[in-house]
Amino acid sequence: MQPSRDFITALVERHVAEGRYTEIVTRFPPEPNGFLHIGHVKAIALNFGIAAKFGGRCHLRFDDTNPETEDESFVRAIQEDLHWLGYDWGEHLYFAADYFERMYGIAEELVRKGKAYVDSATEEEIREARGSLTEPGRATAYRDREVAENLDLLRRMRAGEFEDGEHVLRAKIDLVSPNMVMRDPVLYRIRHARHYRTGDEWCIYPMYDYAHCLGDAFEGVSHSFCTLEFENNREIYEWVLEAVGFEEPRTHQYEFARLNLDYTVLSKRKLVRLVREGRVSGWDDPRMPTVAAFRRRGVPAEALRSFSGMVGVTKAEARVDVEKLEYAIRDALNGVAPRVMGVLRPLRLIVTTWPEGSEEWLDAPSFPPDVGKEGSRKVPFARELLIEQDDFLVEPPEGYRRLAPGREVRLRYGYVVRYDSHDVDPATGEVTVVRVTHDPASRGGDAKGRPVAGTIHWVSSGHALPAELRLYDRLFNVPDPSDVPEGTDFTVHLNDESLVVIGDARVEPSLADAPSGTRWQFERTGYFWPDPVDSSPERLVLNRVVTLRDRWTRKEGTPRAEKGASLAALTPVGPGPDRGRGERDAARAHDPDLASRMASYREALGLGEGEADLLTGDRATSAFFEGALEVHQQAKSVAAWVINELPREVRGRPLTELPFGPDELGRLVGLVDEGAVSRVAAKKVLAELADRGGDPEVILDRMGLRQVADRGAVFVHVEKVLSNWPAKVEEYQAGKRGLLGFFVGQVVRESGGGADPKVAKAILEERLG
RNA sequence: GGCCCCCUGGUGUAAUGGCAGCACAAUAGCCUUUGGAGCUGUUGGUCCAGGUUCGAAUCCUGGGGGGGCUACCA
Repeated sequence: MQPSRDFITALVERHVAEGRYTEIVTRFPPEPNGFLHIGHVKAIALNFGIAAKFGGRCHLRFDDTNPETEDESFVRAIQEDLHWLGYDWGEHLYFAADYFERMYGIAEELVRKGKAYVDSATEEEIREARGSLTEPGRATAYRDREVAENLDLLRRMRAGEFEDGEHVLRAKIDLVSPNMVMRDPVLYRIRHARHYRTGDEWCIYPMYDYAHCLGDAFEGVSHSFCTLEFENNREIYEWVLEAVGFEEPRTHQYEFARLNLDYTVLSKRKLVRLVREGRVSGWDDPRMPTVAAFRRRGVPAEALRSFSGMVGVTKAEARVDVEKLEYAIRDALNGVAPRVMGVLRPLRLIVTTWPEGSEEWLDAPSFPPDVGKEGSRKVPFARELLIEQDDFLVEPPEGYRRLAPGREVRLRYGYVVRYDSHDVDPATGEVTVVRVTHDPASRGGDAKGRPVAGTIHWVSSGHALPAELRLYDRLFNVPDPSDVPEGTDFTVHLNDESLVVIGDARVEPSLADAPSGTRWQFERTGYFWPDPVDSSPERLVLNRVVTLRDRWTRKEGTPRAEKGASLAALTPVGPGPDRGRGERDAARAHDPDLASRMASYREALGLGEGEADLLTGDRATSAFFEGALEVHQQAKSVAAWVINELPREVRGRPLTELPFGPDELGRLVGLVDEGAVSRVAAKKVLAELADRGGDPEVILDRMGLRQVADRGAVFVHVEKVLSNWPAKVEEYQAGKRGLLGFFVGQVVRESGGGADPKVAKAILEERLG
């Protein structure tokens, strides 16, 4: 079984196999203006993962081209997060700012080549002249300046002779491009701002579309991965590198879908707002989806990494269930977190049969048997205990397996106790104390074979440590917080109960001796660890990392969240000219020759309208079709091959630049029609033609793909296949008819590609009954 | 005259044109001194319509739906 690969791994694998690059180099390019979040982790895992998988390297490059928002503190925080996540870039730490001089030199070069100009229109004018999604842009008054003037202006821009916004450097590309990004994008802007890294050395700063691709190229990056919203920017990425003259093999950009997580926001803009407006305590507030927050909350780095592996890499915009993240966290913690007992909302439990003032230290294993780890601690048992308020109900619902009047329950690692009586506060109606008797024979929790309703956790009232517990829940009430009613914003969905602080919880005394950084599992409630900022030996403050899975309260009816929409998957390298019907109609309207061909294809050749339409959308296609038709006069089948099979192999190349011509296609189709080659085999031949060209018949013989339609010969293969797959045969005969295709495929493979699948199928049907 | 990208169970994803699989969630049971963990089973899917093909999730066409793009942000 092949391990399944995402489309990016498959792409790089292909490049490696082709020997396209001498080394695989990726990069993670954060802008130092915010903290890393779980969405970045996906990109980080991808970039570092690809580099590691193919023995290459991954750079860390700060994309610091905007002095107004960036800051050294973010540079440090990002590196700290990355290291904590477990990634290392060795000496490959780079800053876009360090390339400013080189980038500027290239800008002058572009000006000299006439590929860039200084535009002195205002920002407003430029925007207006750029047109809109439906209107073409037009030139401003400065587009056709002389090279010398442009150069002079650019130098003076750099020298600081102008105010912010007086001029910009623009690429001279295409003002009517359907891709807005290509309408003469701004390359440099004047900004008299102090840069955290270059200080006051510069007053002009490059834009992303100019700086990013150059940074990649300077560093010898082979694969530049970014998220889907940069799809339109790929064209400018290529334009700049070509204009500058970077030659293959060089970097190219590939896009994948960013991560979206249920019940949270992952846009930097929104996260900044939460911090600025004090909705959270900071970037590392444990409710935030940032790496720093997960770390503070107690989530192990491993959980974040394994989560990234679970979500996959595709081009489909998707929103991942938070349950998946929670699963990854529990999965990482289950095997390593020692079990302890802690009571969140204490209720007094008096063991009336236990002597006053007496205590007993019981042995409690730190892990259940299935975890398979040694170790235990002592827990004190006494007359007055504390249990969870939820674990005693005067009127228990059906299926309740805890303490209730008349019932017995096991105190974990302690004794089986039987209900005796309880008191109620007449004012509030709340239970204030429960009295039970214990069975001395059940010491350690051994119920001696009698059925006990359930097992509950507890602490000794006199020995327990007080602790503040911080219970975190999802920050938002809805799966997609950015989906908001008109006139409001995502903050309306903030969950008021995302943080519940329990000031007076009680935990077993062993917590005082635990090594720092320990994550515990509070049995039956969840995973906790000391808050790294606020906890101290004098005052325990514990964060709940994640709850335990809880089938009981789930059953009680918390409705599962409904899901939002989704989207989706793969990037071919070259853009395929996608012509729609409208475009083909337009082509024919402008070219009477095409129009008359469409008519004659239908009348003289007997093709259907759809076929005739597809073949006459442009001259190259119709010429190709006719060329093939000259060699093999079967319009129907030639048309089918040109329409259905040719495009896949062409992959966006102009038909005139193929390593084979209509002649070869015509002969190939002829061979198919005369039965010399099966369709499957012919497709292989076509692929070979598209790759390297050649003579169809020669390829056919070389690859041993001559059709074997002889019944006897195919029969032999059928027998072989049937005896190779006895289990499949049984399944088929038990009714799994879908397997027929599998057998046909096997027979064709067994024959080396030559067997006629029609014949094979017929024989198989007979043989299998 | 907008351009580009995407659509597989509830969710996230796999499947050289040949057995629609995996994970999370759900559900039933087993096991259990955690209503945890684990184990076993079950439910449920190729957006629609045509076409090509012995055979289509996959190729072609049309339609439907979702997303991105009109910063001197990245």
